[in-house]
This record gives sequence, structure tokens and C-alpha cells, in this order.
Amino acid sequence: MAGTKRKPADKGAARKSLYNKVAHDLGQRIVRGDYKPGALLPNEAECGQFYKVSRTAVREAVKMLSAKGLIQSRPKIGSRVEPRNAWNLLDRDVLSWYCTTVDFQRFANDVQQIRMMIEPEAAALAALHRTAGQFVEIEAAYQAMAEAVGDEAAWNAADVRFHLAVLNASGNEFIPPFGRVIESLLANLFSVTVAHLRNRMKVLPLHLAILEAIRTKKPDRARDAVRKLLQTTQKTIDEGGKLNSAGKPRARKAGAKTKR
Amino acid sequence: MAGTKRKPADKGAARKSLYNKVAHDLGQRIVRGDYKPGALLPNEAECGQFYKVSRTAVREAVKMLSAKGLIQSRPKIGSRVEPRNAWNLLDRDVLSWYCTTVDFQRFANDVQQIRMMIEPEAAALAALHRTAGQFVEIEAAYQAMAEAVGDEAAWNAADVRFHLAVLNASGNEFIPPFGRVIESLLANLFSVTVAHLRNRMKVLPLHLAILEAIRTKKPDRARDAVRKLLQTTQKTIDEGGKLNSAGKPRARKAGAKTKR
DNA sequence: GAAAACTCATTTGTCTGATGATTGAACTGC
DNA sequence: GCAGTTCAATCATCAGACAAATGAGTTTTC
Repeated sequence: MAGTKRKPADKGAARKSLYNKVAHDLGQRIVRGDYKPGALLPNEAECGQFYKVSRTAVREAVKMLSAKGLIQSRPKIGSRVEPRNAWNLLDRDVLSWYCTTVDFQRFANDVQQIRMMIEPEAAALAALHRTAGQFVEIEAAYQAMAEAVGDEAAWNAADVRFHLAVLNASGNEFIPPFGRVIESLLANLFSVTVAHLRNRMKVLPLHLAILEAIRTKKPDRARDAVRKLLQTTQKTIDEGGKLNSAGKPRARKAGAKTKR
Repeated sequence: MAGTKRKPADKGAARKSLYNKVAHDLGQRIVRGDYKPGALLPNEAECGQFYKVSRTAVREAVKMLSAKGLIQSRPKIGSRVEPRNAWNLLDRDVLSWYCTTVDFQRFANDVQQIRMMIEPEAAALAALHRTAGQFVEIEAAYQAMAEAVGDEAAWNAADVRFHLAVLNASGNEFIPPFGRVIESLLANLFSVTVAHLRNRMKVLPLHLAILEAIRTKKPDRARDAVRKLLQTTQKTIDEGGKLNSAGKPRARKAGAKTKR
């Protein structure tokens, strides 16, 4: 382990607490592949020395990473990186680290595949089981989209809100966790494609169709409406891909929030 | 918060480290609803006093729970329980806590719904994209099932292994995380239904059909084969439900491993 | 010579006690 | 009545110590 030279990297950011910074940096290194599954992290004392923090802070970071399935610690052994399929890839943080390291086209394709599996059915379920309150939230999200057609950031937030609201209304608690993936995709789509006003005008009625199908409790119609919307999104991705395929590095920062 | 009387509960178990025990107990309480979303946990000092451990151990537990999305801690405020849709329900621990608190029929229905969305498509993708190594693992799992027809525990392990192998072979990294839900269902199904030998003889060829479809790279056939298998599983669940509907409490212990 | 028992060093696990940072709420002054 | 200030509660961080677990090397035993 003597030759393990790690550079400070971008561990700065606006992260508040030390253990958060350490967890973020270590997590990113792991997901990025600096430490591959099966490899050992430096021991807690070394890490503390490297990050210039106490062992306590390192330990809290390590505990967080182990809670996300990235590592496992044992006395005398150390912290070993877990195999990828043990990772909680749907965790907010892990996901954000993941999509800074993966080729955007691949990321977008995988996400779209899974959206195609889940979202149409989720909408159908929502049409069947939604409560009044859940529908109100969907409606409010749609309203927010309609009002934000001219404001890119606000529109995107409302878009995410809409999709999450539909997932929530499905009544199946295992569905909303997927929302984070959608959220992540849309956030990155935002920065990759030139989101035309024209495009927004085109997809708004598609969202309305979903809302209407859920309002009138027509599962089949809801399913179809979502499928149609997803096809449009796919086109947007493909165009963006073509635009960006001119040798640009496509890995995008994900958690870049400017507000707050 | 003065009236918050918490009893020691079953925090015992065979959990090794203190912070693990504390995390497990607190996590279970949160998921169970003892602390509802928006509520505050007792502060770290109080928790330490209650569990008879140092503040350090409590903090590490708290960090783990916050990494799983169950709580969020801030100075001067304390640790507040997050809304349910922030929870990493697909995390192994959270899932195990969840299914000890939820009605089994509802749990099984939700899981089957999501399996119906994902597994057929995952198998189809596996038929298209699986590598040789991934297929070998599927085959090995099938072999293990065939050899374990007489051994309930071994058969169940092999069954899970088979399904996970298929998900892995899909080539889409967002799919395997669902495996944990399947795993959890099958583990609980095991304890709820009387798993007949006859039943195992019936589903074994259904698994073979999936394997064959993936071997010969026929996505449509793979999809259909999985659908057929899932319908059979559904029947098993329904029968189990009928058996257990005679007023028995249906919440099952999940992590109840006797082996090891 | 091989297997079993023992020793040892390394790493995480746990505790104690103290100080810093953050922030909601109470208080004070105009 | 409002703005700014002070205060207190809680988490955040640190240092230093000792305990427990365990893989690897060493010795013992047959």
C-alpha cells in the first residue's frame, strides 16, 4: 500500500461537514474505479492524515459508504470495496458519483430502458389507484410546467416534479425510488442538450395527456401517453448525442446546484 | 418529546458491533413508524444513554441511517426523519426492516407488480447482450436448482441466484438493484407457503425455458418464459395468502437466518 | 513432515472528555 | 412593531487511549 499515491482531487465543493467531504471524495474515487471491487482502502489513520481530519471524521465517512453498500469494514482487514452489484446505485449520492464517471450516451440509454419498463406501468397504476391528493400534486406539477415554459430551470424542476408525482401515485412503494434515476437523467439532459422552447411546447401536451388519462382513470390511455412522451425524450437524447459526439468529454457534473 | 418512552425491544440479535445494533434498532423503529417522517429522534446523548453506548457509537449509527435516506441531522435541530420517498427502500437493511412491518399480501403484490415490469424485459435484454461469462453463471444457477430439488433451503438460494444472474446479464446497471427486492420476496415466500416438492418440479422447466431462450438469444421467447414463470409464482402467493388468511398475523420476520 | 496450537501485529471498534460551529428562539433596543 | 443581538441546544470535530477481532507467521506436537 506504500505506492498508493492519491491526489487531493476536487474534494472542495461547497460541502459543509468534514465527514461529508471525505465520504464524497472517497465515494467518488470508488465509483470512478480508483479503488476497484475487492481492493482495500487505506486504513483510517492514513485516510485521516491524507484528508487532514481526525479518525472520527474518517470513520463516519466510512460508515456512510458502507451503508450505501460501497464498502465493508472488518477489524484487522480494513475497508474492502464491495462488488458493484452490492452498490446502492439508486442512492442519490452514489447515482451522482456514477453519472460523472459514465459515458452520457450509455447512461441515458440505460435510464431510458428502465423508464420504458416502469413509467408506463406506473402511470397505469396511478390511473387506477391514485388518491385525490396524489392527483392534486400531479396537477400542480403540470401547472408549474405550463407556467415555466419560458424559464429553463423552473421548467426542468417542474418536469421532474411531474414524473415523481406520477410514480408516487402508483401506490407501489418500490416505484418511487426510481424517481431519483429519472431526476438524474433530466438534470444531465438539461446540461447536454440545448433545450429549445419549441421542444417544451411540444412535450407539454404530452404531459397533459398523461394527466388527463390519470384524471379520468384510464390505465391503458395513461400507459400509451407515457410511452409517447418517452419516445420524444429519446429523440431529444439522440439529437443531443449527435451534437456532442464531436469528441467532447461527455461526463457531466450532476449535483451542481447553484441555488440555496 | 418528554413522553417518548422507548422500550429496549429486540435490539439483541446476533449483530456484532454496537453501532450496528443501534443502527438496526433505530432503523427498525423509524420504518415501523415509531418515529414518523418529520419527527425528531432523541439527541445523541440521550440515545447513548438509552442504548448504554457512547455518543461515538450512536453517531456512527446515525450516519448510516442518514446515508440510507432515513434521517437528516443538523446542528441545533437534531435528527429528523425524512419523508418516505427519500428512503432507500431498495437498500438491503431498509428492505428487511420494511418487510417486517408490512402486510405480506401487500408486500408480495407490490413486488410481483414490479417484477412483472422488470424481469421480462431484463431477460429479453439478457438474451441480446449477455456475455459468455454471464450465461455461465445463469447456467450454474440452474444446475444448482436442479440438484437441490429435494433441499428446500438450497433450492431457494439457487432460485435467487438464478434470477439475480439474469438481471445481471441484462447489461443495464440499474436493473440488478431490484434483485434485492426479489431476494426478499422469495425469502419470505419460503416461510409463508408450504413449498411443495411438486411445485419445484413444476417451475424447474420454466426456468429452463428462460435459460434456453437466453442461450439461443431469443429475446421474445425469454420475455414470454419469464412471464409464464411469474404467473406461476403469483399463484403460489395467492394460495399461501388463502392459507394464511385465517386471522394469522402476517408480518414475517425477514432476516431470520438460522444457518451461519 | 504435516497438522494443530500458539503468539503477535495490524486494523477496526469503543470510550472519554473537551471544544468548535451552527442556528432557532428568546431577548433587547430603538 | 421590527431589527439586531444574545443565548442555549445540538451536532461536528478533535485527541488520545484501550479493547476486540483476526490473518499470518511461529512453535509445538504427533
